[in-house]
Amino acid sequence: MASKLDDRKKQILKVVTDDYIASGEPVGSRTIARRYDLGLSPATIRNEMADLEESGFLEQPHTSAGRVPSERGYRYYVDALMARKSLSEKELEVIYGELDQYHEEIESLIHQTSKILVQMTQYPGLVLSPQLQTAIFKHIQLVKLSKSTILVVIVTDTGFVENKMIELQQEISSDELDRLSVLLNQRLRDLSVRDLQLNHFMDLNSELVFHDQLFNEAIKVLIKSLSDRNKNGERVYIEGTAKILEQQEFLDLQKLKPLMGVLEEENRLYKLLYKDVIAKSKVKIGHENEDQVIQDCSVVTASYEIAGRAVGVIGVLGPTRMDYAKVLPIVEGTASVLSELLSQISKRGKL
Amino acid sequence: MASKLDDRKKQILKVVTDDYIASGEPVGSRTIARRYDLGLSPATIRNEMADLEESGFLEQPHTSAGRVPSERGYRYYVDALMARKSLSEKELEVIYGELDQYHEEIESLIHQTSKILVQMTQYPGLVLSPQLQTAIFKHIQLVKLSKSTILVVIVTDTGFVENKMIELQQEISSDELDRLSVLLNQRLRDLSVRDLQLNHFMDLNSELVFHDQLFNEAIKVLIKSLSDRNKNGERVYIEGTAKILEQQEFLDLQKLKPLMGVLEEENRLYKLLYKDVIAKSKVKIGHENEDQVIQDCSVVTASYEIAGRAVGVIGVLGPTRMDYAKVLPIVEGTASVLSELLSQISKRGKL
DNA sequence: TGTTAGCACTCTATCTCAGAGAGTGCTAAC
DNA sequence: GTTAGCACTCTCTGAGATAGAGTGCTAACA
Repeated sequence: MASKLDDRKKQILKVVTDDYIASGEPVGSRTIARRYDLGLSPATIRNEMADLEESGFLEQPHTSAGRVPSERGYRYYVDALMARKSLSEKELEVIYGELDQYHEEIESLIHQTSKILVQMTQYPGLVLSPQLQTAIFKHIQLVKLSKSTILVVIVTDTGFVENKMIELQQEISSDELDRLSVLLNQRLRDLSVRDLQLNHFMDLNSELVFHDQLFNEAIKVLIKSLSDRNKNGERVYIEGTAKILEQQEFLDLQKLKPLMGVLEEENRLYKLLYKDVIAKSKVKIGHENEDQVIQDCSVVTASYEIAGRAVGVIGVLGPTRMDYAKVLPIVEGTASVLSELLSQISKRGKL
Repeated sequence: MASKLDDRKKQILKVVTDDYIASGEPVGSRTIARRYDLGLSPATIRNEMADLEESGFLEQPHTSAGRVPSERGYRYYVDALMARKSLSEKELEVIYGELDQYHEEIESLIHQTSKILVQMTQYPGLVLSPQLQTAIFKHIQLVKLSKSTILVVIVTDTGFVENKMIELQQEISSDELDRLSVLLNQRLRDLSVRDLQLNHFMDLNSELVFHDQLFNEAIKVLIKSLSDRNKNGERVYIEGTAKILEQQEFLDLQKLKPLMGVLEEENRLYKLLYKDVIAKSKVKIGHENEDQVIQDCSVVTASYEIAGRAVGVIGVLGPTRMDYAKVLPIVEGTASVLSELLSQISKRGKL
């Protein structure tokens, strides 16, 4: 299996892939000779295609059908062959305009982002919300709701507001609560949630001048509630699942069902995406995906940032026969616009 | 079209409907005679069925097929024929147990509710979140985040916590903010959001002892932000959309596509449900639904309450050939469990 | 008068089979 | 190294033909 391809083979592989992505039909030597002006006869192309199949870049659905790119073929196409371009300023403006309407609230902003991905790519769109783990405490406020119920409001630098009601055994006075708020604010500010280990709190606790049993309890409950939070803070938003019905590869209900199942399981979608927070942008083709069920799909992702720190991922999911050349710039462009908007929000709230 | 049916006709309509719901196949006279011990020959049953078709309770897919209930038939079945039972104490316990794990947070509670509906009915499950409109202010807290950004936290008696960041032109001091908080708390407590009209705020405003220009602005921004909120406060949670793929009536992609589309549009789902907040429990069959696309579906809903006040709706959506006898008690039972849990949460936070 | 058996008829679903179409691999010529 | 020609393979489609299910109608029966 030689991985070195001469120029003509590259050209043919590119043309086959382009054509297959556009048409969905296996492409034959004759079609290529007619449709693309390569100056080659069908017979020559046939020979080259046989070679490409030999080296694993193309496949034949059955003996007398045309050729189709293999996963390896797609990989090579994405890495080396396809036209790579970025969105134009104007296109970015449009996305910006669409999203800017929702800058009031981070959750709708993210929601809207997935909708835009769907609209522009015609594939289901995914957004992994900013990870609480990497977020940095900015403000914590304790509000007394009733004798023993207090509301904890945490604001992070990523603009997220988290609420949690917690219950104490004893009553705590508003004054005490305020003092606790102040103390926690001083101590936690600029810590990331990741840093927030039990021992940080322990430190805090031991430093308390007026530590009494009540405070101990309050802090213990708080720790517990926050570490609960960590587990489930990140959400995956998905929109446009209905779009996969448009894909001819999923006309078959037997294939469709498990896929639809996955798209409903936030957990699995999370696993699909969370590793890509660190990757700038990534295309995962077929078996490169860990989840068995989507091994005839591809996932195109790009991470987005807040103030220069990668915090989340957006992406789309489609069949391996995905229009990578169209989708990749859209995903990347949308991620960059989202980054900009989130950074603005973050800055807005800076002290 | 006589609506009066004699007992034998009722019995046959019931048996036909039961059988069709269970099998999905049009049921013929012979099948009934064999499968159910009515003491009637196929020929007699044929005659009765012809009558039932005449009066619009049954339909024939084509001449030489068995009979199928018409929408009118289903309606009669649901109203008068089907076995009506409630969930047993034990079944309610199970639901309670499942949901109680999530009582910490109202949103996950509601989310989980829709999952339970899916699991128990095998149809997509819907939950319309408690309506902010009918909620009652319990606490409002203004937190200063930066010079001009303040975070507004509103807690309602339904246990919901709403956050909104607002931006002022001028800086406001923490002290002033606290005074405003106190004032708003006094004035708004026990008002429903619905009551919150502009004039309430205007009253508030004119009563201010220390009204200065800054307060005016703060209040104006607050009004705006709250009325924005009202529009989008209610959310519809849907789970288990993949379940409709299991329904043989949607094997046809042409039928499936528009339906999947609807299930993704929160707006349309909202319209589907919001009227049922006042109805205790309801079955809407086929064309009884307003949305054209789901006119070959049925929706079974039940409203849930917080402290005796109906605030939201849960339900499932399935083909008109839905197992009403099984689904209705599940939906009603789940709604009652949810009501109980929400009321507990609400009580917990009472001052 | 209501019920039932018998029978011809209708409609659908499924299976088979042949032919068309597309594309390949191989061979031989350029 | 490239190309034309050709036999071969495989799929897809449509046309019958057939089996099966169920009906409606008629006539007989209690």
